Amino acid sequence: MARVQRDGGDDSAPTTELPAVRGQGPPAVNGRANGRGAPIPADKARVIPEAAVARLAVYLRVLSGMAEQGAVTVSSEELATAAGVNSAKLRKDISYIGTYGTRGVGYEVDVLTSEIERVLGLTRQQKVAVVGIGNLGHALANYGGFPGRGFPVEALFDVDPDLIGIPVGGLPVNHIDDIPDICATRAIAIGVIATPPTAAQAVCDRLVEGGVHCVLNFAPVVLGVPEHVEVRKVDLAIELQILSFHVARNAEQRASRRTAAARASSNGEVV
Amino acid sequence: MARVQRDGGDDSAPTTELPAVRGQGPPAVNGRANGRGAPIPADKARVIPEAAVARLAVYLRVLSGMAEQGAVTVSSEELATAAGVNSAKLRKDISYIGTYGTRGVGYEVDVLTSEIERVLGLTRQQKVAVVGIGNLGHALANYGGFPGRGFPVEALFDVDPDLIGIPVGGLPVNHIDDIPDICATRAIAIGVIATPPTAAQAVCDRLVEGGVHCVLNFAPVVLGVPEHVEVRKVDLAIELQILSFHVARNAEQRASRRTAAARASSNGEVV
DNA sequence: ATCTGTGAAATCCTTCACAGCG
DNA sequence: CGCTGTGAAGGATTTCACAGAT
Repeated sequence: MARVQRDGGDDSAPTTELPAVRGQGPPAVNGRANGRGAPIPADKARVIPEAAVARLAVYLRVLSGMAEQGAVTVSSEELATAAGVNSAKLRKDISYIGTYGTRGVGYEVDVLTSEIERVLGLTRQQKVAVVGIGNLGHALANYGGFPGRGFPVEALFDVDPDLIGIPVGGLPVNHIDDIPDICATRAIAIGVIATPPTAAQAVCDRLVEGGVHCVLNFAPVVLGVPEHVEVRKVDLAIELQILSFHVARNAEQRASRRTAAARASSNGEVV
Repeated sequence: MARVQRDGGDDSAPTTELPAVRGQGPPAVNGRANGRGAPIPADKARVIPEAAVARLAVYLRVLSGMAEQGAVTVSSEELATAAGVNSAKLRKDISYIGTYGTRGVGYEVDVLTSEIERVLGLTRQQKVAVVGIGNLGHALANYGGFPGRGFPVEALFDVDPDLIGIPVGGLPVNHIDDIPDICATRAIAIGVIATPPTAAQAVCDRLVEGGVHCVLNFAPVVLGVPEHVEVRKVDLAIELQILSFHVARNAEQRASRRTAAARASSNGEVV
């Protein structure tokens, strides 16, 4: 693992530092809001746009599929197509993490894979706890080792007394009152909330109490958390509503196009 | 329902047209790629940024919670706080759909609710089909009427012969070969893919064949679709990996801060 | 000749800050 | 006086297009 040196070693930082993201701090109520008085030293480079991080994870998956099929190198064009983005964006995304390509050739699949894994912090295991063992929680718990290894589920919680002690996917369910203790002792890194919306905030508070810094929230509520805690939301209803918007928009578009076409002439295009 | 006229009717378009989103077309391989030769007429206004659409759905939920508690009006500040955004952004988002507030007062909860519902196309029902009745599919099917009504699940599909005919959440499971027929006859608007990744593309193709224009994809693959089809992705592994990135970044930050602190002096700050 | 890496331009989104209505 | 609606400024992200490496 431990890289010795950057390939096209251009600037400083020989250490194995991990990059930061930009635009992360809270909106900053007004004016300067950075602890010290300094005008933000920040190493300038070495920040990865939040949007790029999400895509790097996609590239990683595409790469693993390619590796399985025996690919050794891949061009930005191929990888981009497979990932559903354009190649300029892909190259820029990759450039945020270093320069691992060979001009005229492309990227080595395994090099790129391990570099993305390094940046995403996938070299160490992140322990996961799932709270709320209903339909969804069951589905999540049964993933066993979570998607693509690296995210072992190490604790389950629910309120329902009938569930406590029952093993789901090989792990016994604990009561949510034990969240702080168990998360702390098992060093849980990521809490997944799959409870009804009314319970979500209380559960979240206990996770934070137990030292969890990252939360994946499936409950349809906006969680309040201290600023060092990172929350990501997966919201089915909102996804459907966004799709609904597009249905409506398209229907409208088609309708007005039809009107326009009818006005212009009776043309038998198929489109 | 049918609005008679915009409140602060400033520009044209007295019809009940629905807005479009910006930046929607595919990346366009290179150069001009819009069907006709026109330099994109586009009505200029009346486009809602994609990012705003997602937030409007959030506001909608927060509003319904407020309505339940008997609130009649709400200020941009209150609504914004409850939705976890800042008030300027909220006001701008709302301004994309019209001007429904009262200066010095705020917004009427029910007016705003129904206007957002209108824009999101929630006034008509969007029929949903769920494909892949495994753990996740079960969870989805059992939502019964999908989140917040408006999205009735009207068809279920799987390959497993043991499942065909079995009712799940009140609906019998059909074979995936019947997707095109059934989706067409039942006028399914949205297809939800909860299959293993290997099956996802084939399922998606059949949904499209059945006239489905919107797909919500839970399978960890990038789907290829004709350009009139809208796909949204919910990807557990990627969400976890993004969180993992933040864990790694924070750990790194803490480490370097510790180093810096140690270097500067043995200071007993808490932070 | 090909394909990466990247400044610079273009586009999209957010935040500021204030005019103006009630 | 309070609060919305919105130009304009400021950031962030995407795309262009080309210099430079192999």
